[in-house]
Amino acid sequence: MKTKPTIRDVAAHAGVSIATVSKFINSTQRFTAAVERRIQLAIDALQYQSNPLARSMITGKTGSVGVAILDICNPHFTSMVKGANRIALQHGYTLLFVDTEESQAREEELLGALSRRVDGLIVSSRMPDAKMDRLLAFGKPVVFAGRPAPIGMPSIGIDAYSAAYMIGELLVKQGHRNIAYIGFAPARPDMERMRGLSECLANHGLTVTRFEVREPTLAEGERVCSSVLLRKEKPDAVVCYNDVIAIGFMGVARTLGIAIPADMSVVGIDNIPFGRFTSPALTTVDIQSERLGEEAMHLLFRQIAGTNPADISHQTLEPRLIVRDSTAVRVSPVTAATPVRAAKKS
Amino acid sequence: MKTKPTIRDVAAHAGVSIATVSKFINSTQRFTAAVERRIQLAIDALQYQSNPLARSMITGKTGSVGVAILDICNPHFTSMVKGANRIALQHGYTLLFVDTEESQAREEELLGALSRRVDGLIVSSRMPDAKMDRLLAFGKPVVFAGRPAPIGMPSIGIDAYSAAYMIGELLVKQGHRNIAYIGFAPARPDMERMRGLSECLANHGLTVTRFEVREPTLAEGERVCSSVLLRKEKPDAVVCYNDVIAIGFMGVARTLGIAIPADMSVVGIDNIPFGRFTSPALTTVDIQSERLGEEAMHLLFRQIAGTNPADISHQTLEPRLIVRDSTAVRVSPVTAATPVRAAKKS
DNA sequence: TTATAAAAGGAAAACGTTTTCCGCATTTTG
DNA sequence: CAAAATGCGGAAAACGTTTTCCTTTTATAA
Repeated sequence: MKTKPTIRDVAAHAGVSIATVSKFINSTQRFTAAVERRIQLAIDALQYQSNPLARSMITGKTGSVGVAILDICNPHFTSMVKGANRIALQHGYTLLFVDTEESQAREEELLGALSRRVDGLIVSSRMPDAKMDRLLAFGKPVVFAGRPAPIGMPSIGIDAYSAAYMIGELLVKQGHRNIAYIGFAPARPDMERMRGLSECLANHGLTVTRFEVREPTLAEGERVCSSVLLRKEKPDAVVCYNDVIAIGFMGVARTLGIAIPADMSVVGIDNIPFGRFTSPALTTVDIQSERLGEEAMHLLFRQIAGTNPADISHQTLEPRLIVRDSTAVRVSPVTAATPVRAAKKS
Repeated sequence: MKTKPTIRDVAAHAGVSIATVSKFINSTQRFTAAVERRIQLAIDALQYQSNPLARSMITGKTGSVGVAILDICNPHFTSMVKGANRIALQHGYTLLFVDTEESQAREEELLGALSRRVDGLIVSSRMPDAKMDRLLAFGKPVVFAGRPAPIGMPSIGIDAYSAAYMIGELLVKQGHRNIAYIGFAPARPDMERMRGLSECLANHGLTVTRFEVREPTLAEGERVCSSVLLRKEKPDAVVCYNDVIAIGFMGVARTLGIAIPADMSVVGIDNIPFGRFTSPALTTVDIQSERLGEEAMHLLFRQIAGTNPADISHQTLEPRLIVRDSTAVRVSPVTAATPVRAAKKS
């Protein structure tokens, strides 16, 4: 019980050499039935399990791959992990994740720690490319998912520009004129989303008002709602950086007596499962979170199998607009003086 | 680029021995300024990072701890991880997680792989105690969270019995008489919840009808809703194994024209953040998911610090009833013939 | 039988560190 | 100035495996 049995103990117990035991375990060589039986007996008796660290040291393989996720509480990322995990298991690998959100300062450290313990890495963090270079220097295969990749690196992306653009088209078609975007600047895809939306609106002679959130969370979505409603010129449609923010936003809007979509349309991005169950159901853009994880993992395994990263094409997933009930055709004209109605009993 | 630099390369580059480099890196010994400068220069030039595998082999410490979670898509578990991660970071440890849901068959394997790579483990899986024993044989500190622990093992629990009991009290007080429980038998705390609810109801001369879900997911919550509504004697209140199921249930109930809480009350357990944003907002029991992760991690670090597991008391967190809008006082008497109203425009 | 091929199993090097000792040079003390 | 104490830095063992040769034994053929 004190100290775990080593291969040496097994060898002694079975009366063979450690080389023999090792070869038996890895089935790299067959032995006489008697010997094999003795070894197996020793293994069972001692409850021996080989030490993966020692094995990894010599083979250079760990049998596991890693995913660094930004925020484990965001369903977009958990869906992505779900997809990645499925593919990893199919390949007989164990998937290890770390959550980097909690301490961005230690992000590099966490990724460093993880990257030396796995055979490959999927990164969707917001770490700047400059620092990423140090990571890449480890020589481990890396795939970037859902964020722009340093040139020449395999990546699987989301067409955030189009996603935002199609939201813009929907809202304009519905008659909205005063459209706001609630952004989260530190996130990699934020700029693309902002650009897609504003270019779309520009094509219709409109501009977008930008609000900022400090974190892409429910709580921040709730907080920013007040700021938005305090505006003299209340927007008649709000596009959020992601679904989580949108859901938080809708929550307090309702308690403040703003009817969605009658008074204001709200749109998210990500298509997280819970978006179907809010009231009203959230209009959003599906970005295939789960598939993102799957494809990223496929790309990673191609690299692990030896394909040159440069030969792996960048891939991008098609976004799809999901129109639900948080958006509607604008009925009444925007009036700065529209009184906020008394809060309904929530 | 070919192969990562080793401590040997650094030593050669700096003109010192590898022992010196090692001691410098770990700051276990001071050296003359000139030597230290040369080493640092060599490290920078070569972009050297020490190999944690080799280090772990000799020190026996990995600097990371692991959490095995059942389903990364369930916000209860992600909150728990969030809490655990915070404490781990405070202690300077990296938290690694694995998702075991995807393949229960490989659960043991995954846990085994993880357990040899970390200094300690938090387990909330549903693996039977018999198999757990093999895990414990590794000799690594283990804490059980949110599930019954083998005797003598440190654990931090949820008082699932009381949680269900207080739900029962609420529903009975609200005048519900025909109460159903949607359970998930494979889960460890399911039986306790069922027992808490049925004992409470028994004290009021009532019984509980049990329904079963195949997975504790949104989709299954949606599926089971139809079965429940098909019953001749429709329940006037439904208690779900967890919030996720409850949310799925409410979603299809609404599309089937069942008004919640007017026609039927629905209660979940977990108090996941999204429960506040459903329509109606979900009545539930808070089980302090995040705190669960924190306390589990504290217990784990006490063991890592050398405290005898037997000296670590089992701890259980107090559940707290959160009454929102998915439950209400029963108005009309239950009638088997109550027609299902036409589906409202959702 | 003897020569030869094949099979079975072992010795030892390697993986990249940490750590314990030890010797040498420098400084301090008597 | 000699002797002791101190500090600096290195040699080598160890961690638990895998893997590459060897050597020995056994089976096969002549």
